[in-house]
Amino acid sequence: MEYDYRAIEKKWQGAWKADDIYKVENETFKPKCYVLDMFPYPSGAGLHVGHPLGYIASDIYARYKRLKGFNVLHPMGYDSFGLPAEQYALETGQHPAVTTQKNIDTFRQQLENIGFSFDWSREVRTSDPHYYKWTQWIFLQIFNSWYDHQQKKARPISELIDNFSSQGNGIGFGQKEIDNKFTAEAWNSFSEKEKQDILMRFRLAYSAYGEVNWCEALGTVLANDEVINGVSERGGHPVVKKKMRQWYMRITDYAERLLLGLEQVDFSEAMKEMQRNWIGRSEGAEIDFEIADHSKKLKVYTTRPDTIFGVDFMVLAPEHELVDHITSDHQRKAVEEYLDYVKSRSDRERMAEIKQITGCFTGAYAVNPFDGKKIPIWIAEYVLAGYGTGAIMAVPCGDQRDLLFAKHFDISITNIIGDHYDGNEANPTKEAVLSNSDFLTGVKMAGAIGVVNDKLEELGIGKRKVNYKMRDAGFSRQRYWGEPFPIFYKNGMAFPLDEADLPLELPHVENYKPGPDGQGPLANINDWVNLGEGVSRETNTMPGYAGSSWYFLRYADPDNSKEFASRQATDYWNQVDVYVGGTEHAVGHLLYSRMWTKVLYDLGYIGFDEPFKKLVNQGMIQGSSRFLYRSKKDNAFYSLNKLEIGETGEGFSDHYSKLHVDVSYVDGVTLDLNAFKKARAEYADATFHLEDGNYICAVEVEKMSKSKYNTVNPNELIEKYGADTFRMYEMFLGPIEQSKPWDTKGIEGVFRFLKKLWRLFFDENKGKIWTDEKASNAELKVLHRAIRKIGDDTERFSFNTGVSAFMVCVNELTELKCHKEEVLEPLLIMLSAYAPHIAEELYHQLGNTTSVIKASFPKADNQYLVETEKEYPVSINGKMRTTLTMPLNMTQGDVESQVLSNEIVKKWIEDKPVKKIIYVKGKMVNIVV
RNA sequence: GCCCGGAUGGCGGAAUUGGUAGACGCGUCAGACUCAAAAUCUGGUUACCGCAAGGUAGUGCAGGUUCGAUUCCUGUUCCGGGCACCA
Repeated sequence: MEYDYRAIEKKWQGAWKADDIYKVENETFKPKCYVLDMFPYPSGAGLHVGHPLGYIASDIYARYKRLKGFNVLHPMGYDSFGLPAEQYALETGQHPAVTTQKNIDTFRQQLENIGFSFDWSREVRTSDPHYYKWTQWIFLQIFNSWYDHQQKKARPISELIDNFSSQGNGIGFGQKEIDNKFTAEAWNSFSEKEKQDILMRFRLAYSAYGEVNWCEALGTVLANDEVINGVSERGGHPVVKKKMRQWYMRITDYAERLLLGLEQVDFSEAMKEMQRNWIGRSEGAEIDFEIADHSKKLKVYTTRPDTIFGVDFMVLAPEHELVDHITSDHQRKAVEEYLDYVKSRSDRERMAEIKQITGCFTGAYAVNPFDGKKIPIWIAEYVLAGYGTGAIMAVPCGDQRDLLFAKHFDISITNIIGDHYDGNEANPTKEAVLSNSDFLTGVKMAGAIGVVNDKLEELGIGKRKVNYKMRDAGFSRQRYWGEPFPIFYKNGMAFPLDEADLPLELPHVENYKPGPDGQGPLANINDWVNLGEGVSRETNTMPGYAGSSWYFLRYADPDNSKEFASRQATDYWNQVDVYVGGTEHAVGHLLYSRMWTKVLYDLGYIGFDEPFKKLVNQGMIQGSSRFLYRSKKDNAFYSLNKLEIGETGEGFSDHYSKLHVDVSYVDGVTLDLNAFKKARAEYADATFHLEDGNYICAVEVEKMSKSKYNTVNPNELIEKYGADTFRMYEMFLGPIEQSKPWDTKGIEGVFRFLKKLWRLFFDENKGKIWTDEKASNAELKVLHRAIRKIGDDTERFSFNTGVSAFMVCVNELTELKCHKEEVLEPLLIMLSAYAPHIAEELYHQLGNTTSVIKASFPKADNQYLVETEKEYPVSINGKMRTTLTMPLNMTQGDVESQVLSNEIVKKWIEDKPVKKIIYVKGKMVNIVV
């Protein structure tokens, strides 16, 4: 009987499905474990070998935990709203729901081939009205909340209204400061519109008129993390700043908690660092400077108040509100010209020409509060309106940008750090002792920061301030294929839809073209938008991250029609114990979902405020591309070492073109000429310049993609080797978190391992060869070592060494000719986490009638692991010399007598005095002479 | 520029706490079986010297701590990832 993986896998996949074996109940008597994959966007492209890597890892872990007695939630779903389906709809007129469904079907079929243990009865789709009803509902909860900075939590907006109407917006309540103060009487006399406008400044989901990242090609705005180097993340289209009314998530209010929460979760240090950088916390001070001959003050933000006597000029962002007010008549023309110039420049140009120094003097002067020095006020685009106060105090000797600016515009430079400044390069040190600094002269900078801060606060002209780089997240998209906002407008005010009217379903549209004035397609449907009597709907839709910010909660209770999930269900399943996915969501999805979780926690809907306890980032599987060189003169291909001009040589690209060749035509680096010639007629009669009879291709590691002809399809590998081999090989490639190029070569080794395992059970001639005889100690020792190693490795996500441990175990059993059921059955149970099909088949062959999936992970028994005697390596001065058999539980004295009686050691030591004998953790004896 | 990772045979990688570096797999070499091939099995495979036993060197590079360092410390080079006018 041969290892017929095709029949086995088909048989068991069918049986498992028929038995609903992966269906999981919200039980409470077993300990729970929640193992989650980042759900995919169902694109039409199909899977390549890189996609299932994380799914296989999480599946192994989920199966392992099940064997360990946990009630494991391991669901899968689809992030099915999004741009590609809509763009496809624009081109073909096909409804996005149709293409999405088709893609999901393909996706599901490919996943099932691999034998995952998902509980499909809990599948969620963000584009399903039963799901997005609750996305809309949560949006309304966020809309109806504000952030209390005293209690550091979200609270219902109604409590803020109560406070306003009883006490105004005085201090003492945790609302943040806004510039217009009002009393309770004033509040009560405000018009509805005035009240709503004020409340909008507190809501955690709010609409505001602001600069957004507008992408003309995509016809929509993008969140900050969706813009990379001034172009869109998706498609690489140019992005410009545009003023529009938009919805936002007030994620900045959660900046502090998002930062602190990182301490409690088990994410990689790199991931935490990325989030910290994105949040960008900095400690500093806001300082008010008087402006000569003006009543208004200039507020700047600095992290280095200690350098206040080194301030040689001020810089405002061109958009700063004071610019118009303070510009002198003499400078007005120059300033206006400069502002026109700034407006004409796109973000992209600004970034490309980052070194270019531009700016303009306003003609106004600020006054140093300590020594009364007059400081010229400039405007320049290197100061950003959106950060701090949009104005800085420039200290050329300590900040390189300020220095370059000062030199470019010939502003005199004050040196306050003595030798630390060399006149060429600014030095941002905190170690220097201050000079030219009035009362700070002679004080070390690091200490001076506190001194200045105290003085500023004492004089009431400044205060300590923490700033964050992170901005509020844009939440509107001018698209069709997303969640409609449950919002309508009346008299210019936004109102929430009644909960009973949810879900607000996407209406059908004739086409998917954008609406007028940069609005989304929904704006074209008059009937839907206009509700009569001046009431109209919001025509934007929510961004992709809306549905993905809470889906992990829905899996706990996916069919609930009364709540997004019952409190009982979310209390039971609680946090995701292990979340597996790529690093690309570091600052997007992971921050948004952390924020939503915190809001829901604050409002009392769930009992935890970090969604993911542990995060595992699987590395990217890169493609290994192969290239051919074709002469540009004639139809001739040159093998890598037959090129007449080397790749780096002059005129190379005039002589040759370098073409991607489909990796399926290449074995290693050798081109399969026959297959290649057959592929296209133009190749059939080409000439080939070979080396040693072969065509050798060039190799490069690139991203895996169809256009580079370097994709490898899992279905083909499964067809050739089976799903179990495929699963184990993907894990065997290397550490799960590491990126690595795909190489199919080694898969044979894993395939051989499974065939070898099979032969422990079946012999070609004799058939069944296992027996129920008692296993020898040697055999049990092999088994129990494997149990411990595989258990440990699986627990800590070290699946590559886990696979190796199986190989070692089977090799050793083969050597021992061990066919004992007593040993083989526990091995199969462990293997079922990695290679479920073959494990299930052999488990049944052994006579079991229940599924191996429901078995228990074996326990390692110490009596087979602990030896009473052990071979110790003995070294002299750290150099390995010999081994010595000694009892395991020996004391230091035993070591000495044993060691000294050893003939080989005696010879080595000769007459030298023994200074020390070191006995190390049962592993080694070292003699120091 | 700043912040994180990483560097180990021909290749992917292992070494869980400072304790026999190179597990496991690929590739390769030799052998067995076979008319032959495939499949399978056995053995070798870090380099150098040696028939062998064995010896010497060896985890990017230069130092240090230690009886002992892939592991800890200092400096340095290269590679990968992230951020990038954030005051």
